[in-house]
Amino acid sequence: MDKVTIADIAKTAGVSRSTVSRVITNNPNVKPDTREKIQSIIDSYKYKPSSLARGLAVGKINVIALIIGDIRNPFYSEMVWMVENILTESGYMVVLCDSGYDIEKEVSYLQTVKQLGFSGVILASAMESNDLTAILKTMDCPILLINRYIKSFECDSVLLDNFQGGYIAARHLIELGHTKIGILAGPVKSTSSLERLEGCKQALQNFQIEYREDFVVNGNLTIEDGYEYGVNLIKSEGDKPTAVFAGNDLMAIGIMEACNEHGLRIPEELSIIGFDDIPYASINKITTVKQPLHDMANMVANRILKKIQEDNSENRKFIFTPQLIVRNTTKRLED
Amino acid sequence: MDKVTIADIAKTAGVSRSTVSRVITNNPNVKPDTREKIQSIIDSYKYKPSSLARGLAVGKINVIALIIGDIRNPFYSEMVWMVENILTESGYMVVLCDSGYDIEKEVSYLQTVKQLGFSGVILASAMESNDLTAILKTMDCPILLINRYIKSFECDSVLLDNFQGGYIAARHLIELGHTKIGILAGPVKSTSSLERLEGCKQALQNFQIEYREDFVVNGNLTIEDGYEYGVNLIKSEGDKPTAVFAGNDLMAIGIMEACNEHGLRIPEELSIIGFDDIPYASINKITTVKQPLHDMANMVANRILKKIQEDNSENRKFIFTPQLIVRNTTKRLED
DNA sequence: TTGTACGCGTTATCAT
DNA sequence: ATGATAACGCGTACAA
Repeated sequence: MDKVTIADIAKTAGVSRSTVSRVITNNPNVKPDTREKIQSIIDSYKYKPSSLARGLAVGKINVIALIIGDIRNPFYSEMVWMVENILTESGYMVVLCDSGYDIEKEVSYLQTVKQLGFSGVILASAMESNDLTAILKTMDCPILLINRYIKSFECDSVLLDNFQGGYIAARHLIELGHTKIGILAGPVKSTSSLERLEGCKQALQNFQIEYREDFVVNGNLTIEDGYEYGVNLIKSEGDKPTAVFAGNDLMAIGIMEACNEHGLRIPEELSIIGFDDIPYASINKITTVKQPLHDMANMVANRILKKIQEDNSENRKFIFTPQLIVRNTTKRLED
Repeated sequence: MDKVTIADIAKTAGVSRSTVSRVITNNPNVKPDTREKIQSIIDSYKYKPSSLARGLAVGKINVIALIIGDIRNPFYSEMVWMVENILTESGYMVVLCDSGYDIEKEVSYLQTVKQLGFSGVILASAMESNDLTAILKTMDCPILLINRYIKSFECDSVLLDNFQGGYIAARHLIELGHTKIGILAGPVKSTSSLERLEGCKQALQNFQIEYREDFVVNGNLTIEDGYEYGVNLIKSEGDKPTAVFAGNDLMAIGIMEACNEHGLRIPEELSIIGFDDIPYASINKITTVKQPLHDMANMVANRILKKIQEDNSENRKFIFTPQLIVRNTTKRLED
C-alpha cells in the first residue's frame, strides 16, 4: 500500500489534480457536487497532502518557531504552554527551541527556520549580537520579540516594563528599611535584565541610597547560579547586604536554598525578592515582581498570527505592567 | 537580491547542479579541486539548501518530534533539555509538542509528523488508545516510547521499572509503621502510573496490610490536582491516611501546599512521598523515588539516532531502576 | 569525475 | 468550472 497522493485521488475521482487541489485549498471555483464527491474520496482514503510538497510550492510552511532561553524555567514553560495552545488551535505547528541563552544556537535555529520556510518566529531569549541582527535582517517571515529589545533591529515586541519592575522591587526593600541591597542581576547581554537593574538604580537614587558596585553580581537566571551567589554571600567577610534583589525567581530560590543549608534565616537575617512570579514562588511564599504572563502570552500568540496574515501591518511594541507581590521572604529591617 | 539556489551556485562555478549537489551531500565522487572551488562559492554566497526541497526529494526531513504530556512538569523539561542537546548536536532539529495528556492532540501531532516527513518521533506521554495505535502503525519513521508501554504496538521503549518504584515507595512508608496509606495515583490510562500503583499494592500485600479502595484517587500529575487532593484529605471526616504516596513530585508539592495552608504539619501529622525527584523535590526536601533522568535521556537520544540510521535494528526495551531518596517529608508513625 | 534527465507532491497560471 | 502544464529546489539513477 503505497503512499496516496493527489494524483491518486484525482484519478479515482475522474478529475484533474487541479480540481482536487482546489477542494483542498478551499478554492471557491469548484462545483458543489464535484467538491462533495472529491471530499468523500479524500476522506475514505484518509488522504493528507504532503506539507513538504505544498511548502515547496507555496514557499511557506505552517510552522512557527518559538525560541526560548531555557525551557526549564517555569516562566518560559508556562508561556510556551499558553502560546502553543492558541497557535495550534489556528492550524500552526509550534516548534520549541531551547537556546540555552546561547546566541550561536539561536542563530543556528534561525538558519533552520529559513531553510524550512517557517511562517513565523517568536524569540524570547534574544540578546544583543551582531550575528543575530545580521540573520534577523535576512529572515523572510514575521518576527516577534518577547521581553527583549534589539536596538539594531526593528520588529514587533511584547514586553514587560522591566525598568519599573526593577524599580518597585528595590523600592519595596528600601521601604522596609534596607539600605544595603545586594543585586543578583541577569546576563549582561539581556536588555530586560539590564533594564531591571536600571530601575533598581533609579530607586536607590530617588531614595538617596548609595549604589554599590560590589553588591552587584550577574547570574545566568538558573537555580544553580542563585545557589552559588547565596553561598558566596554567606561566606563573605565584612559588609554584607541585608536584602537581595534576584533577577528572577529561579535565582531567588537558589539563594534561599543556600541560606537554608547554611542556617541563615529568611527573612529575619536576609530579605529576598524575586522576579516573574512562577508557581514555585507562590508555593514557597517568595516575595516577587509578577509578570502578567497570561495577558502577555495571549498577545504574543495573537499578534504573530496577525503579522503572518497581513504582512503589511507596521511594527509595534506592547508593554505590560509588573506588579509587586509581597509574601514571606521580605521583612522590615530591625535596628 | 533573490533567493540563491543550487542552480546559481552551479552556474557561477561553471559546473552542473549535480556536482554542486554532490559536494553538499558529501558524495565522494568529486575531484578535490572542484569540491574546494564549489565549496568556497557556496560559502561566499552563504548558500544554504532548502530543506523543504531536499525533504521532498529524499522523503525525509532532519527533524525529530518529541511529544510530551506537559512541558510544565520539570521532569519532562529536564529530559527535553538533555535530549534536545544531543539530537541538535547530531544535526537534527527537535520539535517539542505538548499534548496536555490529550490523546486527540497526540494523534494530531503524529499526523503532522507524517505530513512533514519527520525522521523520528519520541513519545513520552502516550497513553493507551485505539486511535493512537492506529496512526502509530501507519507511521513511516522510527518511534520511541518513554516510560510508556503500549500493548498493541511494538516499538523501542526506554522506561523505568515503575512497578518496583511503586513498591519501594510503599515499602518505605510501611517500614515507618504506616498502615493507612493514601494513594494519589496518576491517570488511569497511563501504564506507568498503573504499574506504580500495582507495585504499591504488591508491597501492601507482602506486608499484609489491607488495600483500601477508598484511599486511592487518580490525579492528572499537576500541582493543582495535588492541592485539591490535599484539601479534600484535610476536610474529610473519619478514617484518614497517615501517609500518602503521590504519583509524582508535582502532586506531592500540591498536597504539601494544601497542608501548609491548613496547618497540617508534615511529616509529623502526615508523611508524603513523591516520584521523579525533580529539582524542587530536593529543594523542598521531599522524600521521593528518583528516576535516573540523566541516563534515560542519554539512552533516548542515542537510541532514536541509531534507529534512524539503521532501520533494520529490532525493537528493544531499556529498563532503568528507580531509587528511594529519603528526605524530610516522611517520618516514623508515633503510636 | 562529471553531466543529463527525471521524479518528489503540490500549487498556480493560463487556457478552455 | 475544469484541465494541462509549468514552476518550486533538490537528489539521484544513468549515461558519458
